[in-house]
Amino acid sequence: MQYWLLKTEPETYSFSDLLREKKTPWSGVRNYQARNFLRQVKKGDLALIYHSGKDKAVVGVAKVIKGSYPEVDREEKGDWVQVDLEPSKPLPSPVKLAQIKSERRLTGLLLIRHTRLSVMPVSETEFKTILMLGAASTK
DNA sequence: GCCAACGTTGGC
DNA sequence: GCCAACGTTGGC
Repeated sequence: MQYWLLKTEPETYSFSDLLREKKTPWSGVRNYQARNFLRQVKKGDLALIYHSGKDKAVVGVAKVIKGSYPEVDREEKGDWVQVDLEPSKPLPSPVKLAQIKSERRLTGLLLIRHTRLSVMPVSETEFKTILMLGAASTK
């Protein structure tokens, strides 16, 4: 079982949209490196959902309910893939990018090192660290 | 196959 | 709104 981080612009599709819909096909990835990672995503994997843009924070966890399969709506050329997700749980307190950057255990995250990548693997340690950071409201 | 020009993403 | 970092495209 693998851990992932999936980026999305909340204006386009947000974690709350996923909570509302209970299930969504995660498609539209148009970057080869991201696609290669997306191909490796399997049923049962867990994914951190990161909001880019205004939020810049990991806001929740989603569970993969269907591993990668060819994009359904493939008008465009290329062997793009998608996966199906369901919400697992929102983080009680979103983990901000600034927080991630300042956490020593997370300096290896591709989110930081490869800012434009939209699908990336996350180690179990990194995954747990982010969950821990997002578990408690520190206010 | 190289590289300049252009487009896109995403942080600031 | 700007710009850095990439990725893509197209001329040669």
